[in-house]
Amino acid sequence: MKDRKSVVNTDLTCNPERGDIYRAFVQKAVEQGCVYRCYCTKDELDAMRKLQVEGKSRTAYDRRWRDRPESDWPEDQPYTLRFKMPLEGETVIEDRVQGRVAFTNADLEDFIVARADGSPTYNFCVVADDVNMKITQVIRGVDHLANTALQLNIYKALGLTPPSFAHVGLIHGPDGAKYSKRHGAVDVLEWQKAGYLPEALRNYFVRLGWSHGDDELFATDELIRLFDIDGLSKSKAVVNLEKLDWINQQYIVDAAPEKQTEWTVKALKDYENIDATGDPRLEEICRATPPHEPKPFVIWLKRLKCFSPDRKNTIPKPRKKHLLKGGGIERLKWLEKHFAELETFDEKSIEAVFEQAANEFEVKLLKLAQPVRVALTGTAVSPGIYEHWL
RNA sequence: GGUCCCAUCGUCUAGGGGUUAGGACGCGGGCCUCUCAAGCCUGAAACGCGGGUUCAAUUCCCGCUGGGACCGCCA
Repeated sequence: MKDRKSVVNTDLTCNPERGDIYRAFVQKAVEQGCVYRCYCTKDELDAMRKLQVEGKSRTAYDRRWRDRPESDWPEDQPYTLRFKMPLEGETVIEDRVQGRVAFTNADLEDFIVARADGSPTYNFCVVADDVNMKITQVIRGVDHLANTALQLNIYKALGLTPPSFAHVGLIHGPDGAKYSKRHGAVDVLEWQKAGYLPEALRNYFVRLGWSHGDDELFATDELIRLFDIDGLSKSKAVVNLEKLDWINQQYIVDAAPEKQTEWTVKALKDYENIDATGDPRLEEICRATPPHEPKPFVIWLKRLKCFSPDRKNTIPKPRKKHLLKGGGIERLKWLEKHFAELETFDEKSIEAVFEQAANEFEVKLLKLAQPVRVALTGTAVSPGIYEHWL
């Protein structure tokens, strides 16, 4: 039913309340003679399929009831209605994305239109609904391409005009298989809980399989204006959450400060179950952050980390970069020696020592501050180093 | 196994008979008189293979390989 949602945004397919519409459709199909009764039981069909699999042949209904005369119909036995697929020729889909896709009719199955209990099946309902709702354009995943061939035949048999179709490549997980729950495909609300902005999510996913030149960032209204089936790609796309993170960041940085604070408080609550309103740590971090800079919640969380007792578990990467490479250790030792000689240990005097060191080693402040930061906090991110030390 | 589809950096992609094959994420290096999910500069990184067609193929055609989707009285 996924494709229906994207088209009409409602769950109407095979809805019991629409029974009349479907009944009329089935009735019409019977009258047109494009369906036939099949008295096969499930067991019988299973046995047939099993044989086909063992014989490595095509698994499909062998049309055994297709040409049986009415006199063969058993009495009081349940039956299904199957579609009488043309045996000759081909069914061609002129797809707006996939191009011309042709199926040999003989390969198409006489699929079940109505179950033994009389209820109509998916492919039949889809057509009934689309006709009823006067759908003109269907956009859905390529996993429905084969269904389209079946549906096209229903339209044809009932003398109806089919909509135009656009089948989009699927999104895949890192393992190459289509993105699903086992990859972590979740409800959009889960993404939101994880701190992703709706507009960022939209921006990210629309770019999977769709492009507009070299453009990467699209505001939602821009997207609505620019989106075009011609920009859609036939091939699959693999999710890459790092890019989502980057896009999300762009939107966060761009947002109003009040918004950022609001998200931060909310995220701290969702994430850490902390009511950040009036939290002293929050205030401290605020103070340590230049006012013009964004304070999205993840930064806050990162910064909170530098106050954490287990901060000695130095992250390998910054440790290597700032301590082991480029003489960081040497500078640290120098600083240690001079700090030991300090009479008053306050922000001003610390700063003075740093400046002295910068002259001594003829390096930028950055080359001093980062090694100290890493040594002190175990991370490459923390509040101002002078005050942090105190 | 049958049917159908796909194939440009690790990933998302632009491009399309003649290009230094472009952008983005990520990664490396550097800048910013301290870091930041900010910014700037810079580096490494791709047309799967084999045949055609052509003066010229990454681009067109065929084959191969690889990947995927679909094969329910599910939707």
